[in-house]
Amino acid sequence: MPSNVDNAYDPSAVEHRWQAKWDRDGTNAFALDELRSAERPFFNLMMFPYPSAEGLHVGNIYAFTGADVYGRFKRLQGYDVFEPIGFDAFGIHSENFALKTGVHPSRLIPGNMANFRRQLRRIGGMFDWTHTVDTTDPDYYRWTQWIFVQFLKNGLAEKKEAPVNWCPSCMTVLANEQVIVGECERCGTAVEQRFIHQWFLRITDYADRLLANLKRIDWSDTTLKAQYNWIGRSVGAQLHFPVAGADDLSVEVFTTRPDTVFGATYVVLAPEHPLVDAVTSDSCREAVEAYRARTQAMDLVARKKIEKDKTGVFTGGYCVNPATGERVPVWIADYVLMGYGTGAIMAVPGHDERDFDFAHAHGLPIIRVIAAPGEDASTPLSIAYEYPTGTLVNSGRYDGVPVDEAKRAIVDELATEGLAESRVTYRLHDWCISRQRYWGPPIPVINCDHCGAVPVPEEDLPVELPHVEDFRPDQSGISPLARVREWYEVPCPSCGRDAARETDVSDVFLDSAWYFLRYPSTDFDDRPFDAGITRRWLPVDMYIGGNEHAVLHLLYSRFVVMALHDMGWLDFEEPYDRFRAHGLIIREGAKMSKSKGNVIIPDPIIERYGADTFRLYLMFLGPFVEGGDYQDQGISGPHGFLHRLWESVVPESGELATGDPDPAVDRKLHRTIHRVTDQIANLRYNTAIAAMMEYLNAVRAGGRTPVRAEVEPLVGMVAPFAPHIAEELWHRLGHAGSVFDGANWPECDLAKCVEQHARIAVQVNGRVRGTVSVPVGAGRDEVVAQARAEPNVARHLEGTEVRRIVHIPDRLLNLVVAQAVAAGK
RNA sequence: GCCGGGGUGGUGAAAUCGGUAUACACAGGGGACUUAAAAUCCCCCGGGAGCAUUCCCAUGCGGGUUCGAGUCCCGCCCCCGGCACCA
Repeated sequence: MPSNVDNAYDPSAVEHRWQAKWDRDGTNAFALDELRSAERPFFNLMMFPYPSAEGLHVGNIYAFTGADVYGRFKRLQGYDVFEPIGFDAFGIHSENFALKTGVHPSRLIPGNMANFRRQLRRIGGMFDWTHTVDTTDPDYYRWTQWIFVQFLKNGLAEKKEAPVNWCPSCMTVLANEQVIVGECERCGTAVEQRFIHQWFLRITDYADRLLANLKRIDWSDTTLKAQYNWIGRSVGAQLHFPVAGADDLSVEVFTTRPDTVFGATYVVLAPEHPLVDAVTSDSCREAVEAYRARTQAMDLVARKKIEKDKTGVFTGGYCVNPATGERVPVWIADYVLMGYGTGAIMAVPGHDERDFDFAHAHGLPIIRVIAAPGEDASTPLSIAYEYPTGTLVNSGRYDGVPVDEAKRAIVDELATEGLAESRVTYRLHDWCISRQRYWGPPIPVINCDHCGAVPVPEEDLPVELPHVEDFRPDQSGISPLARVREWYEVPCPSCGRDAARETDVSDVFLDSAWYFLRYPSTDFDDRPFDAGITRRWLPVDMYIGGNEHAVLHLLYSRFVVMALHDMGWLDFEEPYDRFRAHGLIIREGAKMSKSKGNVIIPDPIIERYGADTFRLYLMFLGPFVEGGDYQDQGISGPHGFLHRLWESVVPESGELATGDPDPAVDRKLHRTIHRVTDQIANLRYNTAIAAMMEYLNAVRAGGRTPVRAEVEPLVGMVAPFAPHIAEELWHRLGHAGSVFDGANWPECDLAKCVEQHARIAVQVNGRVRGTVSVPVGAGRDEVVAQARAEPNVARHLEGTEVRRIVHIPDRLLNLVVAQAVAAGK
């Protein structure tokens, strides 16, 4: 016999009861045989978090809730939804925090993870806690290392000396992606250049495929665009500019505009370019050296700040323009970057804004070689003409040839003389994975004087990260592991002689490039991913995460999967069929930040309103892919909705009535099911919730008491957003199991969605003058007759002649009339 | 500079195969119930005029197409992201 207390909605009690039950019953967990045999597998993935000491922030909760809503929705529709979560706990983030607080990361991380687990349970995520990953667990990073070894064996990993971004504050090398306009992404310190031997993964080998596949994956447009731009394919040619007076030397330039080569009046090398020494004349050497020193000392930030001034110095050397045969001076300038193309350009000041500015600043000749319609060879150039249209002028036998044709013809002709070839260049660089840090998986390589870089044999993996109490990096650029002699001194696996382990660790993005492959296979400790299970569950069906990883994580994981596919380990080459980037949450119109002190602390809100209300409110704020504005008072809306839902299903006085639903309410119900189903599928959660609110309002309108058939389907629809209350109400409706077991998503009966009558807006000359109610599907004449009978419509038709009738069935009638000239005047 | 996304009530936001602009919710006002409070329920709530039927104006600004434009086209302004000397 239920007491009054039992009949009041107590979110905290309900939520704890069901969370405990889910754990006890394994509601969300897959046993190995279930993973092997699931009939309608659906892999619902969300980006695993870095377990910070602060705990889950509202941004995490927003993202996870949005992903969880989708997963629960698919499950209610009868899919076997696998929804794992894990921890991305290696990396600079953890390490810097540990350095700041003085607590070793190996002691810090477990507590953080425990706290995250508690919070993730508390918000009611449908997580399979029997299949989680922790990237710092040797049982996980053993396979991260294994992947590196596969890359090495397949020629996709190589060590090379390269200019790298060095952060003097974090004392480490950064990937290009971690440098934000010349500053360290983490600490904002200006980045310097250093030359170090690094391990690179050859992602540029896959640039074309990574680009081509973008056409056939279902991802957010913004994310696709970001990847497209990041890969940055440009088609052009490599032209050879022989060095005057040195037959064997030639400056290679890359250009997308070979048609402008007749206008190339000088050549510019990046200051770091290897040919600078060779072309520099003795008289210019001092100035060149000074400029190079200045460039090197100048960090990238300073280099960008003076973007207007084009500085540079003449080397004293000359090249031969391959098209004109004339000598052109060779300069060095910092506006030419060593990291792109060949690190050298042919400067065409007439048709490139940067070259134009530089030529002006240094008195170099500017020649027009392209004429737009209405221009000719002598039309003055007040600015560079950069458009890729027009015809050639001042270009010898190519005069009058259109740009497109000239591009091909000139390259073809120069190619026959060995002075050019077509070429495609990418903005994308190979992926440097070496980190001179401590908190990461050691790169599994042993360096031997006789055998070179030897991969650690797979049976010896993992190469465990030794415990080092003082892991502070130092200025030497050598990893802290290089101070642990007893760890790195090992015999060469190949020849047995004394050798040394690689002392760099790998980039955190390698950890996260394959974690989704591991989730369903965590039951196996003898393989990274089981073939059969992987075939069943991957690729990921739906991936939801932040667009801040649009190019980093998402591109690297695509690359890793593509490479593993080519090696025969996987039978698919794209990891995520669908990806959706969620929006960001702001608060009261302002960005949240610790310094402003306006960060939302989730725990007290959950304490007060419950996780269901919090989830519902977050999803109600705005379209999930666009984010929303969290206004503190707004939460009472969704909170009241759940209360009313509870009271409608668990009436304070007596039992929930049975019997047939009211026909009008039933129509509304089926229309609501239709809308909600469609809107959740498209991640338009805010309007789905609004539709449910609207329906509940209709159910309770005028204080009416609903019957069971009117509210039971609503319990199913609200379940993705508010799973705990849904379980409780489902249970109280007399069902034995979880609402999430057994495809309980309500069915929409389309026949019931149809209304009997339509309200039609009646316009006269496009302005609404009244509405009429007609049977659905009523013909034009019938509608017109009714409309004319409407007093206000009739008034506006008075003294006029209807010239035209526009009838949109069941929606609108527009009577177009001639202006009434008779009346008045 | 380039590439995205967006400007709609007091506020968060609905409505984009062109067809009754402002759904849903917050805030605000009024009322019912109640000893009271909470909860619940009902009514009002873009601006202006009017007792009212009703009329005019309004989706960042200016034009255009159309019977009809928040939605399409042209030209601007502003805000938020991302990229940025990429040859």
